[in-house]
Amino acid sequence: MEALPLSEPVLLILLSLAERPRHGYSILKNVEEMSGGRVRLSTGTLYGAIRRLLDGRWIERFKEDDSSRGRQAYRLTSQGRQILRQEVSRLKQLTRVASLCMAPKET
Amino acid sequence: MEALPLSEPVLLILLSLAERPRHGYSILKNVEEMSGGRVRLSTGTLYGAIRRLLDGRWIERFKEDDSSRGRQAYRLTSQGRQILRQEVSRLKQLTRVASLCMAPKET
DNA sequence: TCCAATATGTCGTTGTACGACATGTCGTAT
DNA sequence: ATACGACATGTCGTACAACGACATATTGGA
Repeated sequence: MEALPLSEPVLLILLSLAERPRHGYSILKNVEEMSGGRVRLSTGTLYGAIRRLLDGRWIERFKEDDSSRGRQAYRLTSQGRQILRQEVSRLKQLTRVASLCMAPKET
Repeated sequence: MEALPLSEPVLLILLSLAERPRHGYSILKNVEEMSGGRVRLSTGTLYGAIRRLLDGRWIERFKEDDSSRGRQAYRLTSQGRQILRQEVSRLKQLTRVASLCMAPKET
């Protein structure tokens, strides 16, 4: 498995799906909420990313009981969850390094 | 000031310069070291990023006492340092959210 | 019945990352 | 002397992700 620096949009999408399966629009709103309103994904970004995540088997389609509308739910695959864990741990490592670099020098 | 999700290469370059002024090749080696050998920037990535960082006044050229060779050192501007602080705090926020999302549910 | 929110998707543009290529210097071992 | 690896800086083309703009359709409420 290669070293993969996930982009912020993709990371947030995966985190959103880590909680529970969601459909596209729900991801959009949840990402906005999670980021405190800072990140508002465009649908272009969202559905492009979903396409790539499906192709890579990081997420999969998920049948909702409420499929009354054209809604399509997605959920993490176990592989996707594993990658996400990896990525989050990379991020924590990065923040540790960052804190060291920016700490006031001396003793 | 806009919301800016820094890419990993750019973030590491800035962190490298947060410690002390460096020239290009030194950044290259330091980034590799900081990331535990995981991130090895290509020179294309490095000098492309340096160009953009100079243009945006996030970094500036810095005269080294040892300018015997063609070496050109760079350092963070105060603006660059401020943005870096912002970005690191954004990253910490992100890891906090991530931990919440991936925590085992209940109570 | 109009309108906002919900919901999904495509397309073209823009910019970044990156490998490949090009060039030159310095110090050291042969 | 010279060949070689590390040091050092840069350009170019390609591939791909992000994103705004656009297109469409449904649902619930004022």
